[in-house]
Amino acid sequence: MAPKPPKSTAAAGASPPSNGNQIARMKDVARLAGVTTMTVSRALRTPEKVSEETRLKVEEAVRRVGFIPNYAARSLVSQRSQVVVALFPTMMNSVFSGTIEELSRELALSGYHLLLGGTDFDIDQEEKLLSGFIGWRPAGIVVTGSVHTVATRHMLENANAPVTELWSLPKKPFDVAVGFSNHDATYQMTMSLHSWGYRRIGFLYVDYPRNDRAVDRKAGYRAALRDLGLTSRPEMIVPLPFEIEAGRAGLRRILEADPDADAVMCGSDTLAVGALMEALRLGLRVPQDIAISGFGDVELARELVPALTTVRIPRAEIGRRSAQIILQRIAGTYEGPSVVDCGFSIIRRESA
Amino acid sequence: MAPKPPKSTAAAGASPPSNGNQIARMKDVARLAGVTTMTVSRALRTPEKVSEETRLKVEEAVRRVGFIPNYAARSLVSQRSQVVVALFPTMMNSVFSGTIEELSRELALSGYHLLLGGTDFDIDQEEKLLSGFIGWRPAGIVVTGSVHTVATRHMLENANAPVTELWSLPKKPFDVAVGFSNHDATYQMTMSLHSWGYRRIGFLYVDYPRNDRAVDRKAGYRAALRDLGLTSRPEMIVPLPFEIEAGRAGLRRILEADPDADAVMCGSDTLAVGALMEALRLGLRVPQDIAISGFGDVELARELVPALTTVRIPRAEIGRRSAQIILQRIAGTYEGPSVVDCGFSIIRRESA
DNA sequence: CTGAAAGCGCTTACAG
DNA sequence: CTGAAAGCGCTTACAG
Repeated sequence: MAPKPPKSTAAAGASPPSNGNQIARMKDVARLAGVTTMTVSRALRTPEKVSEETRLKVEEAVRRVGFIPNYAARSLVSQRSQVVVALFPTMMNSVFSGTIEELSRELALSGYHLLLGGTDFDIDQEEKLLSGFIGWRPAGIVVTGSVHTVATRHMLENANAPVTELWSLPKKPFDVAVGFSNHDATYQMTMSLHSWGYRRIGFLYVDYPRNDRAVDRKAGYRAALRDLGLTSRPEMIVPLPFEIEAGRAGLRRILEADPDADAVMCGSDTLAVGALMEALRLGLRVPQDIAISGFGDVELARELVPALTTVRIPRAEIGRRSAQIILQRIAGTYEGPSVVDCGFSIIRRESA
Repeated sequence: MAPKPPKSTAAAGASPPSNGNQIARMKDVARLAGVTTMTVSRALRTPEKVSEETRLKVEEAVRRVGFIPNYAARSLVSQRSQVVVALFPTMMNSVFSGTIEELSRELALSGYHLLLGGTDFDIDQEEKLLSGFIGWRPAGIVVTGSVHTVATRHMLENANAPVTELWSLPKKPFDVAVGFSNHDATYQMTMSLHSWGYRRIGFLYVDYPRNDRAVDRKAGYRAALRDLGLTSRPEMIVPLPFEIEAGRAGLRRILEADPDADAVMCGSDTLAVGALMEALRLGLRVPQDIAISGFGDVELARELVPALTTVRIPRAEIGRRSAQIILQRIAGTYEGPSVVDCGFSIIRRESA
């Protein structure tokens, strides 16, 4: 690896833009085709409004110079950008990336590009990211959850763009919300565990300040215990960071709090993987000695040995619906509800 | 969930932009502060060139109207955008997301935003995505691997922006490459497995057409067997898609090809997780009955039971270095080599 | 079906 | 330290 000098930024010939600048502009295409820029613009955007002959000349010229329109100029003059901003707690985890991929795919079909940000579960970070992105004058904005800072709400109000809030079902959505009931999901999983014979159920969940999903999931667990006539001990409810490792520590915490615990419900598959692995390390049989359930149903959940019992979230559907709603709101054709419940389901596998 | 009509896109008051448009422009700030737009621009970008008094007036006005500059206008006039395009095979897998996060973080510190695309390991898809993104006139471009279509190379040449190719060490990098030797990594892992006593080693790898990493990893495996005086049977080299499930099928294929196989080296942690789980399902002890190794060292690798022996790739470092090189190339200050080797290491854990 | 004019919201020289 | 002028690369009315 000889430290040879880096190549110059300047393109090495090959392109024939008529001016000093390397990148072809619409003007260059127009000159080559012997028409004006409006005609080029029309040939590209509304080819049916241009004669066959002109269209062919323009297409040939576009090909010759490798012309791709400048989006900055386009959004400036047309007063609408092709950008949709999407903010998720993290892009790293499979649970969100399934939604992101669908969102991105669906928006791309209509020519919109996704500007992604990871908030690390921090609404101050969300505010910071949004203020950085808002300068793109996004055509739509996607955020996770329904709790935001005052400044974030101000920016969302003034952005003049449709907003979707994902992953929960707020009472008062900012604009349109697409999600599922976090409360009902943990409520039903707790009930399911009970119906399968488990009685001493601990709860591990991902906790960050001002996180509505965490609050709802914890409330669902508590409500179920109450309805079952069981008392919920605070030590059996363990807030944790969003890491596999944390799930391992969480399992130990539960076993310390109650050596006879027979089930650990996790508010995230990530924690469940950690809890499951720690159980195996401790020589416990799952589910005979301790049952474990997750939340999310990521690809890994069904592949583990034992396979993970979990809450299935329609991740792809949330992304797709969110994209469709954004597009329809831009077009002014959305007629659906302001809260879209995509539901969830309890998936029983081997671990409980 | 009553299907109530969606709220109007128009912001509900609260913002005082002087015209019909809801979003404040620099002109609105200028009027409020009693100066011209250039002074506002200067107060924002080069505050030291403006009087204390003016600066305070402008800052107050900016706050009052919630002004955020329009990036489209800014990039159009300054002839440089704040966008960096990055194309990865997939954004879903932890192996890439570690790099993406670092890249994003490092670029954000300098005010650049990342426009991300997932190519699904398909260089035609890469071409399509790039042609969609190039209209943003990116200030830098990051791609994975060193094999691209002719049209992609043309676009990269004419983009007038620094380009980094990640994840391999090409002989002739397009501009600057940041990666590691895929060949040497599988070569050394094969050698390591041999030194630990394994003799009948199969190889599972992620294969997509025209993928340089796959070719190099396979070549490394073959070279090691040759140097060890072992023959490599074609049935022991199994190309697979990039899924956990595929790793399970792969393990079975190896055991069919050689019932006495004692190790399976995987060209990806994703495949290794599948192979490991399938081995456990079949009642095999890992590593006593069959050893398994991965590639990537994702978070999950060290948490599994048994913990996964694997090749550690400096994922975050690749992202960081790549961002730094892009920034230095933009500034014209990069002096490093055109191929940056970030290395790798063999991590021995329980599975081999 | 095609073009001349105006302008989107900023920043970059250049004056003063 | 501040401003008048020009213009980035397109698209949107409006003529013809």
